[in-house]
Amino acid sequence: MSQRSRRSSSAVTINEVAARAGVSAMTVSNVLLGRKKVLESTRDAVYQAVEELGYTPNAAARALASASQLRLGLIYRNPQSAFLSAVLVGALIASARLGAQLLIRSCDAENEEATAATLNGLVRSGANALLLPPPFCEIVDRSPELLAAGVPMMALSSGRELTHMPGVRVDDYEAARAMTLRLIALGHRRIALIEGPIQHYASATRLAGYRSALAASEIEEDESLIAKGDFTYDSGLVAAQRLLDLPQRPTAIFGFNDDIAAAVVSEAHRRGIVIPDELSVVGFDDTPIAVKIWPPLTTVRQPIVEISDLATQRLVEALRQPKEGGTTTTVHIPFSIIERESTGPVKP
Amino acid sequence: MSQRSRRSSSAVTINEVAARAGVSAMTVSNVLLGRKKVLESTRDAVYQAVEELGYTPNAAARALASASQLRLGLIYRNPQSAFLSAVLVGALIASARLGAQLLIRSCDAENEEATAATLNGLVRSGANALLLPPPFCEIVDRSPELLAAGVPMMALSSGRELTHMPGVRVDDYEAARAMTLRLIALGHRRIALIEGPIQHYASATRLAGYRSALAASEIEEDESLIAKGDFTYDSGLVAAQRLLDLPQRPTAIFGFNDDIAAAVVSEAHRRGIVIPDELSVVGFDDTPIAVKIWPPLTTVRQPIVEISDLATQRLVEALRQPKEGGTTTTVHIPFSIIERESTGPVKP
DNA sequence: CTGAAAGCGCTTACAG
DNA sequence: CTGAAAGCGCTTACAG
Repeated sequence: MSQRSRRSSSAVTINEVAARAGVSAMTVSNVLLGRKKVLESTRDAVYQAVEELGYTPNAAARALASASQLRLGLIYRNPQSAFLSAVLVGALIASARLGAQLLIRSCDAENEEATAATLNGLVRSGANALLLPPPFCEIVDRSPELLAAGVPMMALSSGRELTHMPGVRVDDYEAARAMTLRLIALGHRRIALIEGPIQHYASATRLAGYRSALAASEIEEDESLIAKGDFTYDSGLVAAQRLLDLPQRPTAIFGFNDDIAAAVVSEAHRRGIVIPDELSVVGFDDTPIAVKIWPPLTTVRQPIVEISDLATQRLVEALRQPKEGGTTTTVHIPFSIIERESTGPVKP
Repeated sequence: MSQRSRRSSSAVTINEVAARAGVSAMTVSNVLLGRKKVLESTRDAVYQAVEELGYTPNAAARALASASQLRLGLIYRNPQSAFLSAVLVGALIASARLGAQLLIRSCDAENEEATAATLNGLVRSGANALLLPPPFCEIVDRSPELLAAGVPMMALSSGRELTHMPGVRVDDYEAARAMTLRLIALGHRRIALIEGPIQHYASATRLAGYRSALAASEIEEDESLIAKGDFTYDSGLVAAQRLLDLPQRPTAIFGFNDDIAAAVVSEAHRRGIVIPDELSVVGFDDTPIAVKIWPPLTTVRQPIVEISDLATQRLVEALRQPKEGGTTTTVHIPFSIIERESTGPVKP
């Protein structure tokens, strides 16, 4: 006892588990990581010891020992949004689990220069991989020369598959198509939509999905039913006013996010238009606001926390594996159509 | 080179900084942590080396070396809420910064048994300190015998100062009082309110703040203006209906959270009551919904991310310091009144 | 299939 | 005021 122990906590360590199971710490590690082939009897003994002792690996030790320095840079904007909260929660949970360090930095401007500056600052602070939510993944994808090469990147919920980096997303095309088809199934023919900003690829992709649904159902498109928006509540209000002023009013409006759909609901209320009897309204994302208005919104659920978590995990994997070109695959997480009370069949 | 280096990354380490500054790694550590007295010249040399090399400490190594196992247990419910997202973001950011491991577990029931079971499970998994958002901090405070002693706890945003544990919160009493006084200053005399559930101390505390403001302004209380709610949008709708049906309608309604206030706005719209000309509506929290309805809500801003971050930090400090009774202080973070367009002077 | 040894990058307790 | 040594709990590369 030449040195007093520095640990006050009596947390169970891998060595105690190993002793209990009658194997080496290495074997415990192998079993837990599932890395090597281990005899079934050995494996069972380890699991039993883990169970009996209530062992939970020390994340810090694991992070330190495994792989190289894992530092992920995350760039964001619009700190108020529910989207960002979800992105942060997913990335933070995955980072903690995988022993990565997350460097978070905001970038308010959406131009190339500001993006490049922020990203390079992140790299200078030690980030060796980058997590890019929109619009940043799309900005970088358009001008890949912005970045010093060699830094793995992962797109998060981009509006379409990108050419220069892998990503994790929902299939916006299929999601918009499915939602539109659902409205058509309810008897709607005049289905308006309110886009997001053109810089976000999601807008164009969802529009294509919408068009494909109309075409499949042999409904002729009406350009006057397509309104501009920028994903904000206010822009939704403006767009809703224009659409509801149309001589031949739409029977359904598809907002490209929930905020926009909420604005439509609000504008409809103001005009005394009854939802869903006279107008069906649907959104996209399934953010908390969807159930905080009346009637609650039918919407496309996009599991952002899960997407962000998986993107973070894939980035860590890319960093740990010897870079042999790296992944370029885009992984698709399933979306779902959540039906609530803002939609109904067309009334004659 | 008997062992090949396992690091591919060229991240700057404390030793490189030490070499550059011409000191030992220990001294670099001391400077960075500000733990011991260090000559100013030494300190400057260290800072310069840190700067030149772009050094960022490796959080995992720091966590492993410093103090004992830092494992914080966080119990939650209502995973959809904006409140929980903010709590998570604050706790996760602080944990990452401080090298603590966060164990997160949900508990849907609000009774003592379920709470105790979940908390004890967390401790069995290695949590050596507990972070308790409402209603859990309040449940435990009422029955402190629920928990095996010796586990430091920290209340997060509790509705009042607790007797058995320290915490970080906003002063709900002063906040509700300030908001009510603001309405009074606008000329309102019939100010209704919609409470939260009684299990949440915040309800009673805010009610007391409201009463104190009325008393200070010599306005007589009217019990019919106090409506029950449970912090959900739906309960707000029901309460708003009752209040707006009153023979002598209130000129202002104070919802004890933003969801409730949003419901009031919605119900007012439905009845064609113009906000703020005929009715002022205010909320509490400043969650994203406050600016996603029309008109946007005047509300009390409660910085949840900051509260959660500080609570996590205090808990880690309590764990690191030799427990000499431990803190029992409740720290108050400032709130602010955010004025938006849902309030206005009383029109005759 | 299994293990002894080295090492990750930092901080602690101690000695000077 | 400063540093040499030990150690945190885990995984890696290697040998058997």
